[in-house]
Amino acid sequence: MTERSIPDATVARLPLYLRALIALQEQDVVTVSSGDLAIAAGVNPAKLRKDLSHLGSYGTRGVGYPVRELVDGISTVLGLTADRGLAIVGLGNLGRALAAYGGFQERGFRVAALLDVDPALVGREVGGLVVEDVADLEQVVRERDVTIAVLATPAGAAQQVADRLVGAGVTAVLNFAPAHVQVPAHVTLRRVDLSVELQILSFYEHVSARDERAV
Amino acid sequence: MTERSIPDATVARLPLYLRALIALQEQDVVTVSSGDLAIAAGVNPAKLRKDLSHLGSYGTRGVGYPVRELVDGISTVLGLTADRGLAIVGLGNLGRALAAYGGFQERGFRVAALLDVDPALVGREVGGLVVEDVADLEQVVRERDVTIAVLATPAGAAQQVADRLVGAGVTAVLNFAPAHVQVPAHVTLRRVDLSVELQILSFYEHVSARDERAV
DNA sequence: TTGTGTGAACAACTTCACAGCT
DNA sequence: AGCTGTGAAGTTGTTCACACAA
Repeated sequence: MTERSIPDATVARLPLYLRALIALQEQDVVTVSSGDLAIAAGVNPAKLRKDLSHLGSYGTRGVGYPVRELVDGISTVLGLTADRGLAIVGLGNLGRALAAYGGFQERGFRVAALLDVDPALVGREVGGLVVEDVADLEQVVRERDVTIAVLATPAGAAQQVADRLVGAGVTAVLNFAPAHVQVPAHVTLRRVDLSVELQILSFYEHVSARDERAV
Repeated sequence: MTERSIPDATVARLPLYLRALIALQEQDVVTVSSGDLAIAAGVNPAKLRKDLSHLGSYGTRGVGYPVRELVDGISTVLGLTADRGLAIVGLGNLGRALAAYGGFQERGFRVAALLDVDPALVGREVGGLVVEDVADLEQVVRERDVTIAVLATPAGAAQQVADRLVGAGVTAVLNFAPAHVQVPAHVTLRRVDLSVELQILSFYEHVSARDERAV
């Protein structure tokens, strides 16, 4: 049976499995074992099997997993089969890179709007879309059925923009601004922070350098 | 005493505390309680106290934590006081945005080189630095003491570039390429994957939409 | 009296090891 | 004979609740 409530840690890995499976599908691989898929995705095979078991019973003992069906199954669980409208707010360096990135459309997200405050940016075309005035945020979100927002504003504006997005009906926010943003419980927030990642790396780099001296 | 081996989960949160503390410092706040700092960083106060206890004893019972000393303490633990040379490899949309971002220099990382294969990009200036040929990777890494690399190449080139970086002496890699990259155990790798983040968001958005219908 | 530091209970996640299906 | 699916054990992380220092 399809299981209720998939663990967070599993959800976070499903996209990795999906990517590996799509690569296999492109090579016309029909069936894959947990061992092989685990190597491709960079995880432990037992973990992979337990993760997939949360989606229901896809595998066949003694054989492995059917690639195409797993791709479909994971896509459905992640909600990638539905239309998902996405807005990017803030078109500074990072926002423009994200708008031009193309990986969003490729994975089934419809980039529905680019919004910024800066009059110098409004009207400019980025990645095939015209930047619109953030003053129209509420209208754009409602009219184009935007449910996911990418926040790429400066830190100072992040909370205020997030509040407006949530007020307009957005239920998922990907925050690139280096600031702590709060949202109501029914909204999902994820943070991507470049300097945080670098600082974490710095710690381990630093520690391993010390270890080397000690050895 | 300064404690050995800080838990991974704690290390991942130290940069958040550091950011909140620096904001407090700029407002001339001298002392902060775990409760207030926890709100600013968006975590539970007990977790914050346990995290900070791994750095040693900074707080004073009945008073709180001295902001300046904590900033110094966390910076030292994270290795931000040392010189850290950083190279960005791959100057497509994302790589250029990262190069222009400025947040790296601000947080004490020295952007030492920008590298790309594309002859059309080599020689161009991005964010105040000239893009160099990736053929010179090994030489650049050694001469400029690069220990951290930001991988922003296409997926297909990521593993090969990572191998060269590691071979040249890089010990920390931040991978933005949508591919699984393997590195030896002594090298730390972190992954930032935009479409993975969106797919995770999509899951929760999707699930909450179902819940609403059920209610 | 206030707010840290921490043992202890709890919860989540990972890994092992093997039963059982094909 | 091979590989999944999963109880059970092990590990890591979180939260509680309170002793104790200032």
